[in-house]
Amino acid sequence: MTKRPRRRSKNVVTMAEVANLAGVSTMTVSNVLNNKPSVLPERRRAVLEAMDKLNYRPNVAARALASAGSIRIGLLYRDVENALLGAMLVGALKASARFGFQLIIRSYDETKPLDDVAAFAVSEIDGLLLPPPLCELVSFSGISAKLSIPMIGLAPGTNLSDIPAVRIDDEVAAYEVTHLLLEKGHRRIGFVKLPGAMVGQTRLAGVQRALAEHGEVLEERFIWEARPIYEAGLALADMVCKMEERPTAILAGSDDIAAAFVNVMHRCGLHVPEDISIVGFDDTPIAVKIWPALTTVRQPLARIAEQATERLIQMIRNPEQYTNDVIYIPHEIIQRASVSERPLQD
Amino acid sequence: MTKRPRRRSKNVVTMAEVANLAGVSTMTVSNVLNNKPSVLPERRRAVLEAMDKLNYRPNVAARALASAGSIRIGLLYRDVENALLGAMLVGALKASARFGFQLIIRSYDETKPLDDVAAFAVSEIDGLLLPPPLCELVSFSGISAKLSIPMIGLAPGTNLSDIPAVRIDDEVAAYEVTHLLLEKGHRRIGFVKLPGAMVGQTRLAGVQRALAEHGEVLEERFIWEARPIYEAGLALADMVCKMEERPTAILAGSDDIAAAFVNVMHRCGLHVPEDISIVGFDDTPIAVKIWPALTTVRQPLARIAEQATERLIQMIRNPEQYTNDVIYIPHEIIQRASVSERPLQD
DNA sequence: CTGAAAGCGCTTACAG
DNA sequence: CTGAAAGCGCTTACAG
Repeated sequence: MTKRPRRRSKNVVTMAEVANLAGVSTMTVSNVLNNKPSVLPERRRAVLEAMDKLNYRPNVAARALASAGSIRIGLLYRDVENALLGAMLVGALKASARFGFQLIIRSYDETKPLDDVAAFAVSEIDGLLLPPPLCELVSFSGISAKLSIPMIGLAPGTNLSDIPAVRIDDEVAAYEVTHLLLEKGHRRIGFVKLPGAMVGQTRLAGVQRALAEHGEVLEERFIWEARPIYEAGLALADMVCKMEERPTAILAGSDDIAAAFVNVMHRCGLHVPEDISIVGFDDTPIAVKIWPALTTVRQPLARIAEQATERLIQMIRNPEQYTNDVIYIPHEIIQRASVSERPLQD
Repeated sequence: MTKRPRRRSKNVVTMAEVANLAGVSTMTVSNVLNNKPSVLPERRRAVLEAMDKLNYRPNVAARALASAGSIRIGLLYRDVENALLGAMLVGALKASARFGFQLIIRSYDETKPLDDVAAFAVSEIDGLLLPPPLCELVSFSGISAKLSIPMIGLAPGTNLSDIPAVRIDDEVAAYEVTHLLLEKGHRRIGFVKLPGAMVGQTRLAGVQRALAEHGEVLEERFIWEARPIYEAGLALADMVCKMEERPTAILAGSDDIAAAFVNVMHRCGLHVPEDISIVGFDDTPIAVKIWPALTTVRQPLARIAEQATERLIQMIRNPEQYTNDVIYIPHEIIQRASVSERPLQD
């Protein structure tokens, strides 16, 4: 009669139940969960199995309360409209839920990104996820050393000197796509660099490597620059449309730029891909909402974010063994209708 | 020597200190904090004063843990590519972080959405956020009563009979947009219903109400149906293009459908908006990535998700006073170039 | 390497 | 109306 029933909302699986099933103490479960190296491999396996079987999810509130800290991962985003934000959040959320961390998000002001990063870093969080182009901005500004929390870059266009990152290999992606174009017979290729972002340089190197293998070069006059937004693409495409001699294929820096090219080329009286082939980058939704649909490079952003979050959690837990490495995630070349089988004969 | 020092991260003010200063028990502080009516006015004042003096902030983690562990909110999504997912996650994340709840996400299989909802609901979560079209599917299937957790619909196209919801008023939005068209002189208006989704019916009512006020009617032959995706829009637009007599303005059911219309109308030799005006719905990114940019209706999804999450948390905490109400969030008519100043003179 | 015990800051259920 | 006690699910610090 001394027991007091307590409302228990649900069949929530607790650490005790996992411990029970695995035949260990809750301490050991906790150690496994926190990746403490001291646990014997066989026990660890048993615990992980039990967690899996029971579909165990750590209770963030309890963890936060008990550990008095280190449970918050921050993610800064610029804009809710961003087509890639959903995928990044999904990945980050999965990894943080798995480890019982809480994901805290905040938008930043494009006119003072670094200030916002600094303010966010000092006040409320234990680790920071940096999407592009923030990761590059932070890295180039050199403020990362002053920010005293671990951070990691998501899909930067190049390796960062002072911040670890998870990314696709842009150089290889550009190389492969260029190779595809060469195989289809294209020789005169146009390339759109992205300003500021290092991706421009990295991809450019890949394009040049592929061309060099075929004894070709990328002509200076076919290297342009545009911000990766539709409007900038429109302006550039307009200019290209008026050129006397054009490339037979164009590697746009983003799907938005590519979509703008497709649009302008039509208005210009050119057929895509018969007269000119267009390649995008990112495989965002617009890639299949225009005609012809874009051949493009897909970055698996959800996976990138998930891996980056896992890595960040490791860094938060073991600050000493924090190395500045890069994790590569495989990209995918998506072939659709915007690249012709053969180039225009000139 | 029996005391064990415990790391205490900061100079956090606890409830005990407030209770101490106010000369009451922690229980009373808690009661004041939770607005329990039973506390005597003078004590309440003393407690509030102490809280203020010490700058007391309740610890959300402790509160979540103590209040019986109801801390998980689930969100089901179909696809990482969804342009609206980012906004929904941002809103849901903000509200859940504020109350110390955890957001758990999971993707569902389009071929068996109801099974996935049921499985998710029974196993791991305390409340469920239902984005469209899931909220409508769940409501129409009638399974909500069997699912024993609170849930709420995000931006359904109509009020749901058995599930509370946060949404814009589609009828009014459709009314306002139609009104806009009427003001610009349009009389022959085409309308695209979305199949399955109730939005079709609800918006149709708004369109008809506006037309009726001008003594006009929506002609049967100008009411079509299409799924809210680009491809379906293409097929429908093709059909419309071949009609002998066309409306001067079309209310597409989504931006994707509208974008498809714009595309096909061009190929059809018609100018948008001079020959035909097109109105989208949702204000997704594609709205400004085509030419002309779409006049459309914006649903503030981040705000909708945030409000819905707050409401859901209330429902989880007070299951008894759970009413099936609807919270309306203001929408916004975004005027861009796809609607002409005046209709074609026929 | 492992686990029994204490404690994180709050709320619930109860007795007064 | 009020408060002493138990408990939420986890981690820390310690002893074995």
